[in-house]
Amino acid sequence: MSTLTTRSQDYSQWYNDLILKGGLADYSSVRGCMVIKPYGYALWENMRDVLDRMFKSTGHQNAYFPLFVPKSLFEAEEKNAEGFAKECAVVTHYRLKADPEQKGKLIVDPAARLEEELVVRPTSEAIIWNTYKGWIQSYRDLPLLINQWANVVRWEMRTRLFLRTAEFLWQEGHTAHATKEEALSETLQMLDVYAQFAEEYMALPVVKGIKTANERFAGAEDTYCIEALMQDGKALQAGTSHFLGQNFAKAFDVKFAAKDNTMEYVWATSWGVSTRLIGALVMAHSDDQGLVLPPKIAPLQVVIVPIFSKDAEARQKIDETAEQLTRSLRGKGITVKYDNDDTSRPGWKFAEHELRGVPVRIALGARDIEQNQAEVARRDTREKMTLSLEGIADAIHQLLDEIQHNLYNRALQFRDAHTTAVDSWEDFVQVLETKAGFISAHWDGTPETEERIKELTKATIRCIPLNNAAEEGHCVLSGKPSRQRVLFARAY
RNA sequence: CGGGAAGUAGCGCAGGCCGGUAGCGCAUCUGGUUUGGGACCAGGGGGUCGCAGGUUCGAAUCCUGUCUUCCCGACCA
Repeated sequence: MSTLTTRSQDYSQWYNDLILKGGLADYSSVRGCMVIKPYGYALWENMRDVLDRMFKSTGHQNAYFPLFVPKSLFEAEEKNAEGFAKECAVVTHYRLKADPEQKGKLIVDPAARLEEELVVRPTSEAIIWNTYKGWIQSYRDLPLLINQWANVVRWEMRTRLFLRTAEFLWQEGHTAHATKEEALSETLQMLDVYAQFAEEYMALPVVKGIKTANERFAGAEDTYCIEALMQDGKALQAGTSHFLGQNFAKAFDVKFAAKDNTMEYVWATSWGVSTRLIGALVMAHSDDQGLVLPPKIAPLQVVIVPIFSKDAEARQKIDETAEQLTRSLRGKGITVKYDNDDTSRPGWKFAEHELRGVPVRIALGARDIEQNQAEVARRDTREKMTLSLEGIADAIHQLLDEIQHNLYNRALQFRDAHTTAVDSWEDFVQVLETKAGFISAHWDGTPETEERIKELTKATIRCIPLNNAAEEGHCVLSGKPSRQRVLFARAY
């Protein structure tokens, strides 16, 4: 048996242990790239399916654009290109050949150099806007509401499973609109979709906000975000939605004929969430026993563990009861596994399913059958209860709901308890060092002050919350006047 | 990309200074007893010691290079 590192021992190692031992992902032989294992991929599929429905119901369609972006297209929008230039993988050749010096080895064929290098997409605005130019002529072609599910590559110096890998999976929405207002409202609509998804499905409370200039997406006019708080008090950006203005339309010359027959540049948005959300999920809810997954996106919601005895007749009754229970739970749309593998014992299974974060465990033994009951354990609180088999499927259904809500409320309480308003620099530093979490403080609005605070404390402005109340005050560092508080934190 | 640590059986590790038959625990396989929180007894299998060079009669061990991972920094979703 392997033991998990606890959160208090080493938070980072705890996180790695959960990902690896919980069966979500593995390291690969490729630097910075991970293998997403079936259990982790099932989790991603569940997240993806919910989001995909939400995108479709807000009028978006899926499409797929190339992995490679010709360098000349990539550099068209200058700020975007500049922002990503440092982390681009670039294809320069299209052929290998046998190494004349070493039998069985291959070398890059120097004769097969590409005339124009291909950038492996770190994001797809360039190739997409180059394509949109051909798709948009008239206001009748707008709005254009497209999403793609794809992989992207960002050559990161330092990687962490799910949180930051060189290649990752995500979705990126790219929309084109006739007016600024429409594009802005799309940007905010998708931010709401993300927030709703995070809170309802991932049980992850988020703050909706707008990024400061320093944190803005390269090439955007405004970047909106949802920010979540992890158990170690660090913030994590869980999704972004960008108002791109006319920057890409101008860079790629995408104009449309308006009703009055004038030619105008279109207005754009883009928005995305990635497999990073899995990292957020792990760090928001899990404990020292392993993963804790919200029922609504857990790959497996209920596991039934039989407790056999040597009595063959009792064993048969347990099997029958478990199979019947499995059917009735499935009838309610609950995913269930009857774990009747006889090679491991109940205690081992209990620990294993806790490690994997299965929300509900039902244990069935001869004693339970006799008394027409089952032992039910919930993963979030690790409480055990005895339930009658009469109507147990309904009770489990309710319990799953309750677990979902409890996880959300627990995370919300944690966030509220770790959101601190401070009014002096001393308090700012002290709260950051002793308590961490979000710090709500006044800021003079200048990039210089933000940068200075980052240098001094490693804390950055996570966002200016959208529901912010106007409040006169003084910048926590410079003392200059400020009209509202912003949220600071150290971040992933 | 800088600093630190690590890579030996599926997993966790010892051995390395001082070169000479590759070991331990867990897992696995066989047989048996078991099963309400990670079972027990007995027997068995499993290794190009990350990879590539070098030194040597002989390298897991010494030297050089290289790859991968972790932690801490700078960069970022």
